[in-house]
Amino acid sequence: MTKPAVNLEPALKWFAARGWTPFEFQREAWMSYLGGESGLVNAPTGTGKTLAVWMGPLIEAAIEGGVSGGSGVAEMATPSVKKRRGWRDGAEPLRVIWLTPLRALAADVQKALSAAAEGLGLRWNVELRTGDTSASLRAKQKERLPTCLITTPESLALMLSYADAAAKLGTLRAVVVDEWHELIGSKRGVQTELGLARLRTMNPGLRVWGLSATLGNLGQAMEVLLGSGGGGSGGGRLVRGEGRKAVDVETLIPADIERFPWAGHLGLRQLPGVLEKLEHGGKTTLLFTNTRSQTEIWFQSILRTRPDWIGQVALHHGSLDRGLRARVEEHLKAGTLRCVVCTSSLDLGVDFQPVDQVIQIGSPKGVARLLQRAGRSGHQPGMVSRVVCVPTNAMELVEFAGVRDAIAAGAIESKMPLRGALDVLVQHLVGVAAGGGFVERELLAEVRGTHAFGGITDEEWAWCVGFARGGGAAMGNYPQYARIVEGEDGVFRVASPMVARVYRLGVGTIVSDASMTVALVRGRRLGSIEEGFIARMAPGDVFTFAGRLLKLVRVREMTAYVEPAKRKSGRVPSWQGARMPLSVELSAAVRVKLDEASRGVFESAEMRSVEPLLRLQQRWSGLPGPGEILIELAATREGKHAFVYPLEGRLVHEGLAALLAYRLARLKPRSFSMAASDFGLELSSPDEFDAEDSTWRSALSTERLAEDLLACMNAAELARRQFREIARVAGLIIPGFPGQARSQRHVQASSELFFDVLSEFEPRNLLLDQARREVLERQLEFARLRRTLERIQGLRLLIVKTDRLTPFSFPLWADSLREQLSTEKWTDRVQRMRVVLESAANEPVVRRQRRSTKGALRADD
DNA sequence: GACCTGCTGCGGCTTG
Repeated sequence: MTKPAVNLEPALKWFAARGWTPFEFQREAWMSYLGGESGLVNAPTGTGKTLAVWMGPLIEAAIEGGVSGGSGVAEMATPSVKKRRGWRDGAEPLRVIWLTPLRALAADVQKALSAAAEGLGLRWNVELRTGDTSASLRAKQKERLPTCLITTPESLALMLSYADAAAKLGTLRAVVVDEWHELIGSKRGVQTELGLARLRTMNPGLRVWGLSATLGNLGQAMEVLLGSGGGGSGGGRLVRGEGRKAVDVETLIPADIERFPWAGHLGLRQLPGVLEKLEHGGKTTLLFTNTRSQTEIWFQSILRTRPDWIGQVALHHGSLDRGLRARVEEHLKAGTLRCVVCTSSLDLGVDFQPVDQVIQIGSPKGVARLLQRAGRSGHQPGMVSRVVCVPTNAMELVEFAGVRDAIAAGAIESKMPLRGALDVLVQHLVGVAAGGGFVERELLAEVRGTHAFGGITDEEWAWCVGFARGGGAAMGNYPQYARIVEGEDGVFRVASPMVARVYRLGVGTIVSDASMTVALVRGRRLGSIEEGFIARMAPGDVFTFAGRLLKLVRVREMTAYVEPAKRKSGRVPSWQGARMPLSVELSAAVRVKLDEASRGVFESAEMRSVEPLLRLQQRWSGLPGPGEILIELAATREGKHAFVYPLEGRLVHEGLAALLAYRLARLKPRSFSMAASDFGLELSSPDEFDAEDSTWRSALSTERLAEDLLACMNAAELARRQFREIARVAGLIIPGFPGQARSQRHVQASSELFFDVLSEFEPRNLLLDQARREVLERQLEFARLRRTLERIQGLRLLIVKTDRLTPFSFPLWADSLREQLSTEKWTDRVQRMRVVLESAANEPVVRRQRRSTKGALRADD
């Protein structure tokens, strides 16, 4: 429909004269942009995605005459436009906002964008505005915004919360959302949607462009980004970069499968092979692990074997101090490191051109995740991304065989956008009220233009406005929750400057985990560890962190002070992270590999290597074929066990284990202990398990699924904990001021207190509903669990009684045993038990305090 | 006889 308002030929000629031919998809994006459209660009990293989108606004500006005199593109500008414009170089008003989800990317983007503008003869101001931005630059930006502003979703929300927002942002022509795939599935994505809706209202005709890695639902990702209010005239254009980036997936096959562990996730058995790769596989390697503690352990192990590599190997994970991480990134860019051992903290990133090899230790958990990591190497057009996969246990060989198939088939995970996150909406209402105010009907229409709130009912909307207005029924008496007021002109504004201030303190949707700062006695900050880990240690104890051995000296406030230890070994902290399950796509790929194995097909190197083990599984128990699901019944010293292998990822298996235990106990009262992995689940009991098909069929039924699951999962307690995030995002809990460390335990306690009060006095509070919904969706993966049970309905149950643990069941058994036995010394255990008993003894007092929240807390109880 | 799981990300007052 839309005819581009400009002729691109002069620009192309200009590029050609400089020996550069743009890719077809880049031209498509520019043309579309110049024609007034919005859209989404999907292309492999390192192929010029950034340029594809950035060139649109640049060419537009050049053609309009915003060029520095005499430059090569001056001929693109029509004389009349040139004459009309009075702007001088570098003094143009805000034209483009570039949103990035990661502060660390901002400076690199700035460099790239400035260079591109320079190359086109434009002297554009490209400035950063993130939490790191200095006070002086902020002050300058309060006066005047640059031509291009690189910022984050949170900082955008902040800018929208100042009274002059409309005036400052009213000249905007385009917003680019970089790494949209990182945002879309989270509340940060919802916040971005709301911010974009605001900008569209201020700037009709605004063009929004996203950049995204490959997702299973790219079309939907674009729709969400553009909203129903966006999309220009054509409803949005999806631009795909041509050709797939070549990815070379190699697996480090264990030398001797007979001696290769059946269980475990650390993978140190493969250290010699990995060292060999580090030495000869490339100059610079990123070594990805799945957990922070694993990073620490691998780092130590590498240096213990190769002390001559000290200074050439670094480590990088999310609990390390930002300064330390920044230094590692610099060295990486400079190409002076042989290897960085890291977690997802380096999944995204700066174009690390020197990286020529990526190693993945253990399960990649998802297809997209492995591709993302592989893409960190060969980060240039035409270069091949290489990843070496290192299995840490036998079944991971099957996983790697599966992931290769999935990549070949293009089976990439989707990221589902969130809908109806009312906590984010409440936060937004306060922000908009601070940023010049809103008329209710108008803002409702704007918010309904987003995907996240396209379906919001009048009642829900009224509830949210009422909540921001008075804190809802239960909080109505507390003035600090009357955050917005309606003026006589019908405009809602913040009730006081204090409200705006508190909003700015708490902006954003990321709620951090409980953690304690770790710092050297002399003062340097090293990072953070969970409170619980430090609480279990006494001064003088030694632990490993940030790649060093540290001795705990003392704990003050929320900081653990340490000094270098002389000992050679210490405990490694573990962090309570999210428990990422095997993805839907990868699970399916693994099931296919096992189907093949059951038919005697072992085609890849991975499958041939694991063949003896799978044959053993077949002999001792069985291999589920197509249309079958395996249930093993076994007896050990610990009791009787039932193992079920749906292969649907850990979260589903946890829910399913609880569900099966609940349903089996209903048939015959008894108690179970449970374990779950990405492959299956285990129930243990002193009593024999029933081998009847009908018993298991009814236990695996989809009937009354939600009721049974809620009954057995202690959903109320889960929701209570989930409420912490919601209370924080909705502004019920006010974080401490900067620099005032506030114990997260405190935050947790007060959010639980809110939950209890609301449940009692305002059970219809919609945020409580949201907490329950989030538990179902996120912690239980309810939809996936239901689909799993539906799938099982159509399968034949292969129920096998085994004499011993099998290759499938051993890892589950070992897992559950680890929970019962501790590797720590007996005295430590007694000490810990005493602490546990003491706190258990104190429990009733705590509970009584919580209950008596109507009055003040009784301190003397 | 085999077993050391649990990621990432943002932001902030005070005003001469």
